[in-house]
Amino acid sequence: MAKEVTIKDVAREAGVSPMTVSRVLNNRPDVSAKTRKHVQQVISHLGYSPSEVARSLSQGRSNTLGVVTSAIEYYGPSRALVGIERRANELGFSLMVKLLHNPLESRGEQAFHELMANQVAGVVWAVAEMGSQRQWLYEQLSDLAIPIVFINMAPRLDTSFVTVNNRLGGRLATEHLADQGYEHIGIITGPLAWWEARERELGWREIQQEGGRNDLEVLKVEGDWTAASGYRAMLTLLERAPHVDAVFVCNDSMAQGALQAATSRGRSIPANLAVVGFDDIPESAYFIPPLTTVRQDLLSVGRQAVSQLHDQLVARKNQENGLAQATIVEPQLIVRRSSLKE
Amino acid sequence: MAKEVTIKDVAREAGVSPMTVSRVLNNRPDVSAKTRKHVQQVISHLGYSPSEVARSLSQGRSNTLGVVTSAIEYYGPSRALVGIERRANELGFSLMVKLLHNPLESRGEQAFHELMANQVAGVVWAVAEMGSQRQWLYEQLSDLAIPIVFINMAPRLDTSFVTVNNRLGGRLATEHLADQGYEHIGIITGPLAWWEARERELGWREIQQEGGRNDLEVLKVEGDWTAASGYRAMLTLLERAPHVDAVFVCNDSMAQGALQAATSRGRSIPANLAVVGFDDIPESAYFIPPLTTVRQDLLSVGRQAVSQLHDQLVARKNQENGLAQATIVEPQLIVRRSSLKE
DNA sequence: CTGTTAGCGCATTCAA
DNA sequence: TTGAATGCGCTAACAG
Repeated sequence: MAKEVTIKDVAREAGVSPMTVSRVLNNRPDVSAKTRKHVQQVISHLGYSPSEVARSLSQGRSNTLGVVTSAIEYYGPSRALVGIERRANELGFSLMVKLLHNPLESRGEQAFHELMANQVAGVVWAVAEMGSQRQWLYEQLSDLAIPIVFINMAPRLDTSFVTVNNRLGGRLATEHLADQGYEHIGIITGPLAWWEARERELGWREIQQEGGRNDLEVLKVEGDWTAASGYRAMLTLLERAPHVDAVFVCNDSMAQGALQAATSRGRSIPANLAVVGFDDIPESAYFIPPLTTVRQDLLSVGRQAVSQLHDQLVARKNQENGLAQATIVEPQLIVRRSSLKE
Repeated sequence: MAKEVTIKDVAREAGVSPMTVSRVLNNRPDVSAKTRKHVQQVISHLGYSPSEVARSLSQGRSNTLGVVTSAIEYYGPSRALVGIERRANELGFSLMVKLLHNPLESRGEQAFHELMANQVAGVVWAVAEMGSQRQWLYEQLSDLAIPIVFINMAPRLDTSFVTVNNRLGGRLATEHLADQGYEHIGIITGPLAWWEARERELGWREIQQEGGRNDLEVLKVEGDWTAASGYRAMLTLLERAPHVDAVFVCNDSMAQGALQAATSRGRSIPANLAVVGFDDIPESAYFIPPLTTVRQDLLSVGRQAVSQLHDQLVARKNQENGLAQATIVEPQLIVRRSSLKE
């Protein structure tokens, strides 16, 4: 419970002014090597570490980044958060995290302001894009004091973002099925309010149309990302379109439910029904049968977002105007047994 | 990019002193209703929100809680984090989150100091207990300036903690199998360096011994929580102890791998092998077959941890000495088809 | 009930 | 290369 050591204590002990200690702390060049070394010794001897709070106040900017995200109990979002934290840690940033229970709720705005009140240096916005619920954010984007990077949202030219090419993912999955000769490829989509879900569906639709398929609506059922919804959706699909011979399920959790549903209806996978998922969660290789799926590297997405934030911060410090950067991460098809024609 | 509104701006605009504004902000009683109302109007008119940083500096304490955790890509830890965030949000706290990539690594100490440098009001330590790697923490525990609550670690009398009764969970799972007449109940454990893993194993062992079973070692294989390890462990177990007729797999991910392995070796579940998992991840109801498992309410655990932290903070403010609190959350057996004798 | 003074710990600006 | 003065935005302690 001993009182915290401050810069003054170090200064007194080292026989210099607080200012000199500050210079050493910030690796300023204008300190003699000798003084620097001495001060450093005193610092480690006293176990001093500077108050980030005082530093933030006097600089008007902290070493903390804000993160707004949601649904971290799912594999994807949690991986992105891990990527964000790792890169932030490498760059010396701490993280203040806000979780939205529901991407639509207006707490997003409140969360954002709380981050601002804490002087965060920048923000990573990793909440699923749904409709136009973020209009308020876009509106103030241009005269925002801090940089912000968006993850997995509909790209906008004037913003920095990192996103997975979900449309390509949908194409890869569907093309893989079409190439093997499957003729009636159904889809179990994510909640279509989500931009990501719509993009994956679009990929499926494009391949179908390029192959001259019509009458797609009967082959499409909407889920909500959960295994339970995948189960129900598969039952619906089998009933509505018994001729379906392959299904692209838009995430692995739903695919798990879908596999159980299909199996329970006497469809053996892949003999009587091919299935492809999306995400490549670690468990998907152990589904029965092992699941063909689309891998997206969300860890990289998170890391990249923080790197971009850092770039913008550096640019601003140098008075340059950090242009909006965009990164698009390509997904990759992982072929396992669930989709293979025997 | 307009300059931020400060308390002075509000004071000037309202024709009062900054101190009065401060009183209104903090809901102090000693302000006339009329002044209060007027100041509040000016505040919302100017869109003022106080700087948390300045507040933290002047009070020597922030409205931020620190969280140190790891492995949030797994269901359990991420649920706990969600619980922590929700309760923190309810109580008006922000969260600074540090993730350890590996519970053993020493970055834990660094992370802790970073939190201290940011003046966090308290810390939730939610890193899996492994060996004695946290000796340094325990040593300074007594004269720590801030309260700390531990999640899912070996209880200590002098610390506040919230933990799931993992041993009971192991007992419930094993007892359920024994009650149905299974005679050779194997176990696939988590990594035994983890306290939680050892506790679950202990529950299994106790029931076995109470039932007069010996020769347990041949029935026990260690995994690492992943589906891949569950797969391998099940193969090992079936080879080493072909007489095994039931298995307690210590988490659901491993159970998924184990199901696939057993199925691939011609064991039909549950007819030729009963399986019980642990966690009740949402997908487990959609395994093939649906998985009997032990549900642990990690959301509550997280919430409770923050509540305890809050209690300690209040106690300290009132000069009371906040006694260490302990909460033990009881797990619950969820019976599904994978364990039912037909 | 309200205002004044002072200081939290650090970094910026200017002077030496 | 170093130091002194000043202020970041807020609140505790005291005065009125």
